[in-house]
Amino acid sequence: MIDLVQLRREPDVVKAALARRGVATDVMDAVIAMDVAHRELLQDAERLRAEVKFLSRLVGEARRDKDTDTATELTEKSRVLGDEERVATEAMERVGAALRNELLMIPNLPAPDVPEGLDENDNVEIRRWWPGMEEGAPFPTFAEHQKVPHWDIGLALGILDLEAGARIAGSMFPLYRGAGSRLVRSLSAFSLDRQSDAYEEIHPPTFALTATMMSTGHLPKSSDDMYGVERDGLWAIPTAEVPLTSMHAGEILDEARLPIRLTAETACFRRESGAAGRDTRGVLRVHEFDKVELFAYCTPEQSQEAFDDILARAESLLRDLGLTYRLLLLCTGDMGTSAARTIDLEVFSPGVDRWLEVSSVSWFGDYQARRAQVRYRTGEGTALVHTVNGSALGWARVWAALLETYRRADGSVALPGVLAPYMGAQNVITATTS
RNA sequence: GGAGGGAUGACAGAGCGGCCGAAUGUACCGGUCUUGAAAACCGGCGUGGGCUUGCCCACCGUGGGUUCAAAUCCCACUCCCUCCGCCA
Repeated sequence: MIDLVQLRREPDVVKAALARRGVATDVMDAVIAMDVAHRELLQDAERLRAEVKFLSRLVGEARRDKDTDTATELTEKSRVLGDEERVATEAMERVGAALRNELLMIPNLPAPDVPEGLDENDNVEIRRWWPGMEEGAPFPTFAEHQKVPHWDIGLALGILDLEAGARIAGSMFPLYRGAGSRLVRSLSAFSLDRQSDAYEEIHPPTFALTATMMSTGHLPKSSDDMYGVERDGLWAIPTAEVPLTSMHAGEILDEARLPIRLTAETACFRRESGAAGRDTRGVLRVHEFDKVELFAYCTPEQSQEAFDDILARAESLLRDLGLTYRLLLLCTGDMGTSAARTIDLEVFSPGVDRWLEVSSVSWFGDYQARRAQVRYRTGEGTALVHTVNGSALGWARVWAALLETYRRADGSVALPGVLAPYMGAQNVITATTS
């Protein structure tokens, strides 16, 4: 949620920033008008309330003094005012609720350095990395045996069974088997182990309440992208960001505790409604995938460092896996609702000949913390924390990129050495390994 | 799933219709005393909102209701504890 106080103080700044994301100025003017109306009604209601409280105290005193006449008279007066107060409060709450609903739909202000743009085509590539780059090696060219899509490799090696997945849960629910399954598990273990020096490992619930989904900004705006269990008022989490952001909801943290760094591996569920065709073959786009998330609650001063650290950790995983990747600074049109700045990591996968998004590192400022009410004690008073998070990494596409990158001429796949401690003898996958 | 008990400030814990935003203790912060520390003593010590910055309003698990007046009474829900049942 954006800062209403800031909107009052510098409406032009807020309007200009949001205009970059396509929020019309008259929408903001309407919000400002609602805010003004709300405060006026609030004053009316509170004034009446104060009078009722005052009269009630007098009634109590008159009763104590056995002055029944005065008590009766004051009671009647207070009752009339009470009726007025009820009406005034109702009017105030109606406008207040409308204002809140409006605010929940307004996205975060983009950071000044976020490029303007409509969609993913306007994202700005920051840099690329590939194995051997530092030693002067050119951008990799890929051999013919690497230009086989992972769904064919997976089928041939018996480690990916999309048909069985579809039989169980419908299309876009992949089923990994044998060494393929172990690879998913290995990647999570590999990443979690790498974060354990600075990030507390969390295993949160996979479902979250509607209120929890509101905090991160996934609701009310993106309910169509989410799986809901209506009967229980629960939603399947689309990312561990959801439970981690609400882990300290409603709390006032000690400044000395910040930054609080958390990591979690969870299943992530996404409807991906509207997605179909070439984007969705194999495991390029799936309804359920595993992901390790890095997360930090921090002070505004710490947020840049927290962001850089998460980005660096995500990158270091890709380097150690020997995958070619690039960084994109997302434009205003491609950023998520709650983000102020996002950098995506995309892996190049030769079999499908495409860049695949495997991580999204975002700084949210206090936007999520305002919704989740996560604060910290400063020298004088309290302030909202900043939240930062990023994937390290989403495994479905990394899984695909690994198979395609490391496929050998004989059809087997020799995974990078960093995975050997986790994969054991299956670090080289052949048709008979699984 | 059944029966019972509970939810109050950082924590413990009183209050069970009328200056109660809330006693008291602990913790914490400041001061006195002390070479220093401890002890003792004195003072302070929740969050949010509004505006005329001094005041007003809200918050005692959540949401409704009763009343001139609700932490206190009534209803529903949530969570926690104990026992029984079921179950990885």
